[in-house]
Amino acid sequence: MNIRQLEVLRTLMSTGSTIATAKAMGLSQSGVSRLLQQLEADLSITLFVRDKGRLIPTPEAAILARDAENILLAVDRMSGHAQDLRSGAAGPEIVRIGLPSSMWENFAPAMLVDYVRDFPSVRIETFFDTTIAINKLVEERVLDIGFLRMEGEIGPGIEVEQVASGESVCVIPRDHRLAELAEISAKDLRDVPLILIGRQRPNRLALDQSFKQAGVKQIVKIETHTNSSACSYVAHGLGVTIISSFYANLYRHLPVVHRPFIPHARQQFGLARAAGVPLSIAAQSLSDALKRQIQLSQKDI
Amino acid sequence: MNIRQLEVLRTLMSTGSTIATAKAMGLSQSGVSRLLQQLEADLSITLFVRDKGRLIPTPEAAILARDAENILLAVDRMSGHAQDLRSGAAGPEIVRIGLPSSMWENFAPAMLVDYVRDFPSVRIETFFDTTIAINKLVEERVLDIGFLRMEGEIGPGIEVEQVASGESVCVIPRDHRLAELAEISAKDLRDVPLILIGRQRPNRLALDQSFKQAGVKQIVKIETHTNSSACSYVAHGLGVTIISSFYANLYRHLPVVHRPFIPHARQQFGLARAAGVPLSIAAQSLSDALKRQIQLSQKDI
DNA sequence: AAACATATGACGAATACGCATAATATTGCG
DNA sequence: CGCAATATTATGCGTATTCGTCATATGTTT
Repeated sequence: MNIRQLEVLRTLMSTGSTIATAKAMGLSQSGVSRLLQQLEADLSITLFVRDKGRLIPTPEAAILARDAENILLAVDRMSGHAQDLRSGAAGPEIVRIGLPSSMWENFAPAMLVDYVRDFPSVRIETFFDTTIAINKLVEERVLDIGFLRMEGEIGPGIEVEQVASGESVCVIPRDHRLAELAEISAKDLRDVPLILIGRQRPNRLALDQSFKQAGVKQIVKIETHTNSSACSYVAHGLGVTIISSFYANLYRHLPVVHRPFIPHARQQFGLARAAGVPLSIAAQSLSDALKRQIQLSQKDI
Repeated sequence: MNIRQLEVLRTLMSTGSTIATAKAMGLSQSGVSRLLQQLEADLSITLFVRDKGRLIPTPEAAILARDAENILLAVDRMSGHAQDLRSGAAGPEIVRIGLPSSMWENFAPAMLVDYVRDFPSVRIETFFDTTIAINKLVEERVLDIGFLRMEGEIGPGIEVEQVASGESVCVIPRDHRLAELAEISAKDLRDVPLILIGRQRPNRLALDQSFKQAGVKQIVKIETHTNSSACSYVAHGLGVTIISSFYANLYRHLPVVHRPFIPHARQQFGLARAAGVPLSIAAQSLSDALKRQIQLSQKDI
């Protein structure tokens, strides 16, 4: 296995043909074909099905392309460090943090404002992604620290410290009739347009079940995959959503209110890092800044 | 740079001599010596000082050995996955749309408000992801339509209709001195904290090159991966960013201004769908709603 | 029929690596 | 302290392997 082969895999997954890949990489088509074959031979895995003169990626290819991407990212990073060292700029330390998409707008900047002042020579790299992706990136050491929801199995290469918790709440437009209730259950949501996330995930399944038990049919208007977009849809009157209060608190500036959802359910959130790896001072301080900002974001007004 | 070289660096750091490294790796001493030299040449960095017939690691070696270790770990992980793989996983019409993360807050809800009213029985699933991921999801027919940046080769399974364009702009806090300039070039950004995205991607490389040609060292404070987070950081005074005006226009509500970045660069954005697949009426109407919302978002105030 | 796509034969250039050896340094012993 | 033995790195030279291109065959789609 070599780096060139991995670049081919990555590019081929995005272009879909050896000719386009060759062009993008400055190689000949036959070179690309050979590099792919070599990689398949090295891995003893069929990455692409040859169907009617076309290359169709296998499910295995999708999985391994992700690994390839991580390797290439690490290679880029090393090259970047080498370049910094060559230009005499003793390469600023880079601290990488993964956060859920819901945190980019106000949470992340607020967390970084003081931090950047206290660590002027540190470069920060932020990733906004799903809990699953963050989990993976921490394990793979692409990230120094990651904030994630504690749900399901935590990988063996990860240590997680719980830093926050929340309860399931129903987020409602401020001028909606449901806003007058102290709490909401499935019965209250009969015929109410719903905006739901996390389909097939454990918490979602539990939610679906509570509707079934209440004998209420869900009127799902929108399925989405981030708490942020769900809250925004609510604020625009597209329906109501049921998410963790942790995230709902991040959107208090929107014209929405939230009410506990019955049956009660709680969620835990944690700070993850690779197991057995001490954090640098800079990374540890960013971790502390994150915790402080979490406390601020969850304070009652 | 190749994987063997990195293994040599790693082993050499722990054994201290080429002879022991050769033995540990099953190579000859001279092979090790050469691989080390090649790596130093490839990186243009002296990794070991030759002192009295001994190899003394430089500080640079320590930094880069850590990177090398990360790469090798990632390689091991990929091999492990390959091994695992070798040893052996319908209802209401749903219209799925992929959008960049930057569009969840106001763009997506605004697009959907009228749509939902016109198509009360349609369920919408929204995905907020990168251009690469959206491209893939469309091709795999996970998504009916996707909005993406036209960059690099488009896969054979996709049809893209250009629906928007933008130019590179520098996004600046409203009260910043640079906000008084009519346009911005790399020269204007000397010693200015930068928030950059898209490292190693074509457009970023071009941007990096324009700094190099201007003889200006980039002071990158934050690397991030979404236009939205970059704009939010700018709005919080953490630095300035250079992104496409298309995205900058989505953030006009923030206390930032944007100025054309010199040299001029343009970007094209398109609406993708799987090739040869006619859209359902619902999907086609969502596609039309997207186009209308794009026009609205790019209108001059 | 033309255009597009992948795979493969043949070939040359480049790379990887070992053997042998030169030059230098360190260690152990008398 | 001097010297032989041992340890260390680098390099000349040669061989084998790898990398990549050109040309082409074959198949598919428009």
